[in-house]
Amino acid sequence: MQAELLKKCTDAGIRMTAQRSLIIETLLESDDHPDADRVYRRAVERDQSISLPTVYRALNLFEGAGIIKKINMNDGKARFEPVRNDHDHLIDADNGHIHEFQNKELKKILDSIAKEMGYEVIEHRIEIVGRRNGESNCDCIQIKVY
Amino acid sequence: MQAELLKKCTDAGIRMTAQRSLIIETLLESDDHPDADRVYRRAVERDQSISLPTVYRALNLFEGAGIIKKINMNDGKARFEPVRNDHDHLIDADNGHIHEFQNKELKKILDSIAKEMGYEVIEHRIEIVGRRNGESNCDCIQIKVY
DNA sequence: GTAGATGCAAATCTTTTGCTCGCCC
DNA sequence: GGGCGAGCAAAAGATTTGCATCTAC
Repeated sequence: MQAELLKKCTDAGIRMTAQRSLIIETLLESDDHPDADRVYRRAVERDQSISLPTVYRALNLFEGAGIIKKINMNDGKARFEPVRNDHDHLIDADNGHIHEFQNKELKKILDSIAKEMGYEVIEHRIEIVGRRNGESNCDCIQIKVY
Repeated sequence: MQAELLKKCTDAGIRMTAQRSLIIETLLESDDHPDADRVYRRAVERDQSISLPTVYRALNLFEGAGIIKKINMNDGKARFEPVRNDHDHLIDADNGHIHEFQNKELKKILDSIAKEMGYEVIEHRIEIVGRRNGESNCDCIQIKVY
C-alpha cells in the first residue's frame, strides 16, 4: 500500500526524501482526513526535525500529482486524504464525524448532468451533511465509518 | 427581489443598517459568487466608508440566518451567494466559470444514500469540475451560465 | 556535482476580535 | 435611551516564500 504510493510518486517524477515518505506514511495511517497542521504534528512525533512548511510543500506537491486529494469542510482549513477508490463524504451535523460512501448511481447522474450541459466530468466534490435518524440499513457501499 | 431578502432579514430579527442593505444589494447584483473581499470592493464603490470587517460580520450573520450560502471552491477563500432555489455548481476546469444546475434525480439519490446510512440530509455541497466536450443539449434545469 | 528539498524566520492572505463611538428601533 | 452595529487597528490562524544549507539522484 505504501509502496504503491511511493511508486506513484517516483512515476510522477517526485524526488523521494525522508520527510516526504514520512508524510505519506502519516497520511496512510490517518483515517480522519487531517489538515496540514495535524499531519505535521503526527509526523513530528517520529521525526523531530520535520517542519510545517515542508508538510505544506509536500501536500501541495502530492495534490498536484494526483496522489492525494484536498477536501473542503467548511472550517477554513484544507484537509487531505490519499486518493483511494473514489468515494464521497457524509458529515454528521452533530459531531462532525465523516462517513465515506460509494454509489454508482450517483456517478451516473453526475455524468449525465455534465453531458447535458456539454461537459465531461473531470472530478467532483460531494458532501452530504446529515443528521442521524435512528434507522440504519446501509445498502450503499459504505467504506468506513469514523 | 431585494425587498424579499430585506424581509427575510427583519423576520430573522436582523437589524437593518445602511451597510447591511448595501451588502445585500451588492450580492444580489453579483452573479459570480464573490468572496468577502470582492463583496467589500464592490460595496465600497458606493459607500466609501464601509469596512471589510463589517462585510465579514454581515456575511456571517446572513449565513447564520440562512439568507446567503457559503460556497467552497478549493481556492482558500469562502465565496457567497444569496440562497435561491436550491442548485449546484459545475465548474469549467479551463476557465473557472461557474454554471448552476438543478436536478431532482440527484437530490433523490442523496436522500436515499443518507437514508441507507441512517441519516437525513440537512444540506449538501456538490461541485462538478468538468471540461467542455462540444455537444451541448441541456435537459436539466440550468439556471444560469456565467 | 547539481538541481532540487529542507528548515527557519518572516511575510502574506483571509478572517476575526477589542474597543470606542455612533445609530437604529 | 440603550443596545446593537460600525470603523479602526490589531490579532489570530492558515499558508506561502526568501534564503542559506543540505541531499537525492
